[in-house]
Amino acid sequence: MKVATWNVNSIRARLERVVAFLERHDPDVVCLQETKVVDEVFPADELRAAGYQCTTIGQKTYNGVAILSKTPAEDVVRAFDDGGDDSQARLIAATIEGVRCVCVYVPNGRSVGSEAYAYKLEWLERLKKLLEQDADPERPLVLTGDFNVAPADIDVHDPEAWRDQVLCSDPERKALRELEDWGLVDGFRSLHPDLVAYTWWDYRQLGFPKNRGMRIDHLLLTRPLLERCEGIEIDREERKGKGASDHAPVLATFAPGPWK
Amino acid sequence: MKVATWNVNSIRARLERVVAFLERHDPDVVCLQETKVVDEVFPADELRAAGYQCTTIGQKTYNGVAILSKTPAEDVVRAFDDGGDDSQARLIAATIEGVRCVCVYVPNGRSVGSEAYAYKLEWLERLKKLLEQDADPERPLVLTGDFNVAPADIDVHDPEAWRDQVLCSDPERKALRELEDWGLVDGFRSLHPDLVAYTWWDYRQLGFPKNRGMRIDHLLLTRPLLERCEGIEIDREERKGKGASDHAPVLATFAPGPWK
DNA sequence: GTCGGCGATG
DNA sequence: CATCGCCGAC
Repeated sequence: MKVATWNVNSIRARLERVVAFLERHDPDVVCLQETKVVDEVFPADELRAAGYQCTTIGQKTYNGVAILSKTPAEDVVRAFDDGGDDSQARLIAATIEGVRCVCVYVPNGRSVGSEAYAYKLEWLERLKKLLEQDADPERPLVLTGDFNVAPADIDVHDPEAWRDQVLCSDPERKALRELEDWGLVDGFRSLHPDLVAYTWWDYRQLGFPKNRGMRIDHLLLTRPLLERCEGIEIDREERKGKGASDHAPVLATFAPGPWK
Repeated sequence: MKVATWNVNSIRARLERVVAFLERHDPDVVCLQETKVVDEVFPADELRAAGYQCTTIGQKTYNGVAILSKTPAEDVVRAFDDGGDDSQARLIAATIEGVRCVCVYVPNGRSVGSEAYAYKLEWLERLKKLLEQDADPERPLVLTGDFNVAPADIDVHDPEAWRDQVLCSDPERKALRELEDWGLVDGFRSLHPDLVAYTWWDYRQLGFPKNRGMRIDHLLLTRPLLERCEGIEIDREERKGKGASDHAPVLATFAPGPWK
């Protein structure tokens, strides 16, 4: 079983590349972020033609997440439903082939100390509570998406330039670690402890070559799933050429279930 | 002396092509329409480097006209100043080397019978009054720009499709003729009575190939100027390739003055 | 800086 | 339906 995550920054602008990606990798599950469409306009027909069902929660212009799957998505959840703000489409979860797939687009946080930053930290806490209440670390689960957090300095091309900046600040890293403490492992780090690879590139920092960046898109796995993980890779192909998004997809391959 | 007119649809988006055009034709005067910038942001430095002074009247997002000239622009006028609406930057006039140059971007008129259409007809009348009051048909004058009127069916690729439509309707053609009645001649028509050539192409009409269109950009000349006119051409080069505007420039060459 | 959605105009 | 400017996010 193959599970992928990709911040596509508009499913409509990226549709051709997404279809090419599906054909190249033949994943079973694809978690998408920043689809930027309401569900009625989501290009479900085109993706169905490529062999995938679409489970979506979108909004106009901003955010939007989706799960593409070859087989049916069960027990779909599209919001925290915890009494907090659910107006931003940043969370979708479904069970596919017995694996719980949670797809997130964590708020960027704009800048450290801002209101958006507080919302980001809060959002990560709500996510942890969701896991605590509705999930089981002893069951196969993948929490994946654009976390907008680089876990450690090794995940950043220029750690000094980003020191204590948003995406790299200690409180964000701590919030991510606390999420993992529930019972998750960073798939990429776990399988490639010393490998440096980025999933997102930056163009703000002065003199930053456009192909340098950081690793902020993650696949976090519960132990039963990690044990079956046969490989995890970042698809650098998708960053090349015209019409590339500024995020690269991440893929994980698992030995087949069955999960009881 | 060479005088050109060109609807550039944003001087910023077209700057590279405008500079190439200046180098290719070496005109003395260039009348530009739809510059779409306020004067403070007009790329005057780049055009000065190409050897031209800029006389501009612009606004944000819409309209905007300018006169580029190798030699100083005198007696500049940037509005009707007739008590009517001058909020749209569609008119600029200046005297260059003794030739009065009036550059206009006539309102499009949206559709026949609309409010915009009434405004267009009214605008053409105000223009006629301006000539009557401030100009002399016995002096060298060129009234040029995007008139948004195809003078006759011969100027339209598919006259039947455009019959009585905006840009081709009788009232507009009549308003243009009345302007000419003051003492102007359609330079292109006068020198090439049977030649079919378009300055603008269309993409609305179903099945319209993108390179078919109509002639709506004009150079109207007073008799003393017409007598010195040595040639008039439509530059089809500027419609080719990436980054082309949907208007082609029109150029006229005149035997040198002096005008007493 | 760079992109994408949006809205107005042609 | 193509284009461009604008805006907001990153």
